[in-house]
Amino acid sequence: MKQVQKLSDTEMELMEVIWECTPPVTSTELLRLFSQKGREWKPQTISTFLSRLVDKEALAVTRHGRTNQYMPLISPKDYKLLETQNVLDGLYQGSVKNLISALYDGDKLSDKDISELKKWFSEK
Amino acid sequence: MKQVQKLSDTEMELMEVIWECTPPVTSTELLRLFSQKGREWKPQTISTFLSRLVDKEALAVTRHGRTNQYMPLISPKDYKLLETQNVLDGLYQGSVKNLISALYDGDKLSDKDISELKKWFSEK
DNA sequence: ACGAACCACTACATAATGTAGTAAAGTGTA
DNA sequence: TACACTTTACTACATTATGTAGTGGTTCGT
Repeated sequence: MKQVQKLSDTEMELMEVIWECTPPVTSTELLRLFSQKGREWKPQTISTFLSRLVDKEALAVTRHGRTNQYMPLISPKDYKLLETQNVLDGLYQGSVKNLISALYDGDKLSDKDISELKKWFSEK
Repeated sequence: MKQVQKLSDTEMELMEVIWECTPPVTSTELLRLFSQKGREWKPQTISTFLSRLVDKEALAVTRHGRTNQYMPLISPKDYKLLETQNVLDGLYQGSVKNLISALYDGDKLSDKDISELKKWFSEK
């Protein structure tokens, strides 16, 4: 797994869309997809973000003629794990139990959460 | 609870120290505490951070004569909860179970974690 | 009334972020 | 084969965040 650099909000927005595509994707495709979502970008704007994502090692790029094809280097799962791990380490000394009890003490665990988790854990 | 704005790393560093003090604290005290930790700041530097923390509504300030006294507006617990909630909402649709299974699937749950949590949940 | 302590305001360099212009490079076509 | 067009690479630029600190005013003890 990669140690992708932290992505900004907009970069994440882009990645989310890319993750939903069958790789590889081109900037033109993405432009169209975003256009559909009402996000009107100049072609160069998308390109800039794509380059930055390559810099941050979230994407790999290969040239095909005049077109760049982009491919995720990290899965949404893994990226989210990285983020999660950061929070866990930074705020809870890496302990999931600390996290869970903090949520519990802060009344952030609904009864539904608790019963789901009870069930989940009893199966492990 | 407050909706404190996100704190930067250094701001967090400051808050951590403030949280360990008996409120209220003054910049002079903090300056001394940081000095002990080998963090040599100019007095104005501390002051700037304190003002920003006030702006971000992490601290309240009251004037006592020529001195400002600062008091946390949010507890470490609550701040960490906020951060955690953000991650939970942003990455796991707010579901703790999603988070836990992501950690599990990503092999980020040690046996120790699991047994701790099993025990913890069986007690709820 | 004066000097020291302390704060408010301002400054400033660096980095990140969102957005895009300009020009170069590759391709299909006249 | 040379040109138009597509798409990219490089550059730009405004805005905000961040870390750090200078300057000058205010207040207090003396």
